[in-house]
Amino acid sequence: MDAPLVLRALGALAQEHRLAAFRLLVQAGENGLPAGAIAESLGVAASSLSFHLAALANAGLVAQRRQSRQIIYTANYPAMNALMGYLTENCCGGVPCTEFIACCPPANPKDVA
Amino acid sequence: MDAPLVLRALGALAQEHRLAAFRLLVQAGENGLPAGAIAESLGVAASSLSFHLAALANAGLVAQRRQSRQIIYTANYPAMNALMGYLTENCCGGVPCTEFIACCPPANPKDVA
DNA sequence: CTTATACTTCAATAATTGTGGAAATATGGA
DNA sequence: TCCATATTTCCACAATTATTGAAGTATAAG
Repeated sequence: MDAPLVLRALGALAQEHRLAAFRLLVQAGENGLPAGAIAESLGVAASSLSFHLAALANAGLVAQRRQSRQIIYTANYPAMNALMGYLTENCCGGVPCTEFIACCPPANPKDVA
Repeated sequence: MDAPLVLRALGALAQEHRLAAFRLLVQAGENGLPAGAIAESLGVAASSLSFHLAALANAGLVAQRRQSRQIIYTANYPAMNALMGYLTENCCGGVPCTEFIACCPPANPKDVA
């Protein structure tokens, strides 16, 4: 995952409604959710939600497929993993952290010794 | 880490110069870097950088301390860990992932076997 | 072929964010 | 005290982002 895409992904998640929508989609799993259900759940206008879903899709974080009249959105787990991977690598650059989950260490090298 | 703070943290990282600055600070480790060095490294005006560092500080991602005339910024690893933790929990909600590090698997299951 | 539903795109506007010069603040040294 | 350095705050302005109603597109059904 290159920096520009990382920026788009972070930007996509850095907004109340988009983060909420993405979380809904993650919970929804493989089946995903139709745009209308997300809009209703979040309480935003359909056109607003469409704008936000486009941002998530543009960042590669969600996929869409048409099912009859509805458009079903699903979370793109590999893309989210790639983002996590980038952050894990780049937020922990100089610090050894092999034995902790996630990689990011608890700040203090002496805790590792 | 609650949702509003997560949004601030994501928003803080979702900008070219701020992501770059944060990466520099992560690499710099405990010693951190003075604001001026970061500004020069990124090629932005001091006042612009100050604005960006304030955003990172506001999100709790960096700390600052004065050292003589300079103000030294350092990455706040625990805060970054907390962000990673939130994303890990909330980006993987419906998906079984117990056997992978971080929860989000490293894209490639064979690496784990 | 008309009508209804589910969404998206467009357009206008409001709100937020990013930018750098100039002025202000804090520290250190002559 | 006076001057230089390091950085922030203030200000005006540019650029981007968010919001919603209205119009457009695609699908389905009578």
